[in-house]
Amino acid sequence: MVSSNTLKTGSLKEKRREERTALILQAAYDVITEKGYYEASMDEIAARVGIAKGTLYLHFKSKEDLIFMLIEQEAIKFIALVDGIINQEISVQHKLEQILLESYNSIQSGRQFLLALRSIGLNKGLIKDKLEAQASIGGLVQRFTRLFEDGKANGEFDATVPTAIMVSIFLGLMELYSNDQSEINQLSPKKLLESVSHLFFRGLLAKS
Amino acid sequence: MVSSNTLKTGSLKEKRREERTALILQAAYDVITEKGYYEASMDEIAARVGIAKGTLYLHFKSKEDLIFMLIEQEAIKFIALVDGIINQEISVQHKLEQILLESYNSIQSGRQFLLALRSIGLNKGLIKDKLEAQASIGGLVQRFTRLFEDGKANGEFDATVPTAIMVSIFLGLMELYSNDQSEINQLSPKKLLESVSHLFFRGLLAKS
Amino acid sequence: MVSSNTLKTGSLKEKRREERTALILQAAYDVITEKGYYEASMDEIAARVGIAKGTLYLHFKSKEDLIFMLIEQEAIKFIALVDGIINQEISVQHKLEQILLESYNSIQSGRQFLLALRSIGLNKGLIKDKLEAQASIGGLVQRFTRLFEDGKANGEFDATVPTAIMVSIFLGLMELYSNDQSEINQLSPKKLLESVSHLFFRGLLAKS
Amino acid sequence: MVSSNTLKTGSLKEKRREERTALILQAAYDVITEKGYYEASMDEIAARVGIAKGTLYLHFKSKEDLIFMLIEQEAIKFIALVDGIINQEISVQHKLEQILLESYNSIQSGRQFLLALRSIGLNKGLIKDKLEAQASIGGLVQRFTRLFEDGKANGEFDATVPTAIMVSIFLGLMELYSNDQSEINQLSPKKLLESVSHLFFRGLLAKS
DNA sequence: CATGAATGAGGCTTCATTCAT
DNA sequence: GATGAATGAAGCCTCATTCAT
Repeated sequence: MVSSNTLKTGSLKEKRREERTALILQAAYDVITEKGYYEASMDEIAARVGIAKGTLYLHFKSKEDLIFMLIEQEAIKFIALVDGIINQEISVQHKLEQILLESYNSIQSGRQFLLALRSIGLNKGLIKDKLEAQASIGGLVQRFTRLFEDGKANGEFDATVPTAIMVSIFLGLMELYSNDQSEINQLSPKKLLESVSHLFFRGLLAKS
Repeated sequence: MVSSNTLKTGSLKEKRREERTALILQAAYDVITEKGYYEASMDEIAARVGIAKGTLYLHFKSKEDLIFMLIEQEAIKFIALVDGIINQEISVQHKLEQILLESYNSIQSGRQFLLALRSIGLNKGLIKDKLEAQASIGGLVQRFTRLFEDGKANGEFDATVPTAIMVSIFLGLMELYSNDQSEINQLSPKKLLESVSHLFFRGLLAKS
Repeated sequence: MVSSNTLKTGSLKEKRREERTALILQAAYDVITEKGYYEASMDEIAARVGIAKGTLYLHFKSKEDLIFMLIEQEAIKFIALVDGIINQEISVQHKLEQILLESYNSIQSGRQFLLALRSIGLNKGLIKDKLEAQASIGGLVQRFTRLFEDGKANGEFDATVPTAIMVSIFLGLMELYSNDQSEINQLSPKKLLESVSHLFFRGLLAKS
Repeated sequence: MVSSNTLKTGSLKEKRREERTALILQAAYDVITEKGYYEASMDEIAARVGIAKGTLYLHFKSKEDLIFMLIEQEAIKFIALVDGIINQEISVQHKLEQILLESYNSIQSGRQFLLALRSIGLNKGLIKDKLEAQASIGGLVQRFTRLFEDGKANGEFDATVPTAIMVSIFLGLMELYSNDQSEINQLSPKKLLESVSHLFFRGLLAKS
């Protein structure tokens, strides 16, 4: 009984802690998305969670740490999603389209963080030296690289275009929504995908 | 006498003032490009120009003002270049290719600022509320919009794709170089253009 | 029943409590000796004992309280040792020498706290207002004072020198080891005592 | 005229700056002497000078830097004084006595900082790693070492006592006043010196 | 009693901006 | 105009202490 109780208490505490961590990450996500990294203050993040400033530091050892955890978490989520798509038995083109669609969906629902990284204003130092060293980000680029190479190998894609360029452009396409300009934000993810996919795979030129 | 003197002095001063302003903008450009907006300090900008910090405020009323002037200036330069290209008697596709090439050239020579905006870390507030209200940026988007519409009208481009999407993707393509990832930074602008153009106009799919 | 139970439990608890208190004091001693008062954190002390931080406050009502208890304890231990020496039937000089030797021995074995007080970084406010009010410290000074006066009275010591000065210098001699400077830390306690004693009792001057 | 004016202005500014720096050092000296290093806040130091917190950082790049500059300054002053004494044509004993006297004088006038170092509560890390690396402190110990060796060489001092011990004890004697205990603070420097000197050079023992 | 998560005052430091010279 | 010393708001972070469990 006691041990069961103890066990339960342990789990409870752990659970509460994780919930708290999640709340902080969510609040950080919100503030950073709204204001960018530099103008997001630890004070405001704490206030938005409804906890004291010091409590943040029970979960993350610095502001930098917080954002990297946040990125990590989002990256992991997204990678899981990507892996689900990659493992389907469909054409590479179809896989890429699904990835774009998921991307647009999550951006629209306010849950796309990873690929909007540039828009949160991380400075070059941070983004280059540490961020890209993170396994998760590298893992994503790696997956895309492999996808495009598969596509080339199986004859789907034009093998004359360097894979790195394909990847770069693809990453850009994933972020389209987050460029808060223009009317495209009013399109549904599906509609957007349709056009983007068309452009990406068949090109801009009219068919003669 | 006095008035003539004043006038002459005025012109001289005005000239010197403008030179000074240009020097500041150049220094600001350099520092911000290196470190991003938030980590660029007025101190360092002043030091790099070789003037006192206070002097900056005789030319720009705030750090924000400085960066908007900078963006404005770069935008105007770039628009002039774009206009030169637009007015040529060539196909729209060719115009767009030239714009991309110029873009890659200027990025590589360290003189592409405007479109690397996201990479300097301006926060959303700044970028949305003020930046896009700037005539110059709007002017650029406007020109691109017109170009794509011309292309559609004259049958070059696929008319089923919304122009806004074309513009967004095109803006993304212009920034490719500044995403300091990957190997693409080692390609020459011309090589890069070749592939990008191929993708953009003809699509990724292999020709059957 | 209840009361008897309570009583028995009380004794046991009391014993455990005292053991716990001693463990805390030991840990505090270690940490403070290593890092000084201000850089010793309650966290680390608790961690070193293996208890929760909050538990410290069941034994001491504040960090200040903890250090004063610690000083008190060490002072009492040292006084006991001093009393043992004082009560021997030997010359005052010999008593003082033994005290110095014990002092050096305990410093070297890492168990000299009291007289290295200055080296742990207690600020003046703390040290003056509260510390010296402590009975134990006063007791020590008192004992030394009496020793020197005894020495004067029985003709061993030069009666023209004020006792307070003798005491002050003697306290300084006791701390020699803790001044982490110089080579003297490599001398054995006995060797050190030899020279110190020579200087203190016979002076620096060469005998003519 | 203009150049002379410019020059004067330059000197004036430099002068004002140095005055300001001196004021800060004085205030820091006071606060640190009163409260110790750890409880002296930059805020209070600034307030006592009557300047803004940020201004401190125009003169010292950190709190640590401030205290080391302070120590350095005091050490240099004291060394100059010591050198003046050393270069006189008197016995080593007399030189040491003068040094002690100056020490007591300056302690009493509230301007003895250097040798009361331990009493300001610098933690071990700071004091050992950086402080003793300072040329000035080392210079002082060096000078004392040489003095005692001179004394041994010329037959004044007992050559059987290790010089390092002599130096250590001598440093202790210099600090006597700052141990705010006891009645000895009420003695005049001269009176104090008399007894200390007697003890140090002739020893505690009564002459038979 | 024991715990340790939570608190929040307070410390250090930076930097855009101002203003007397 | 030019200067750069001075300002002070604001940010990040630590840590002694409390308190609900």
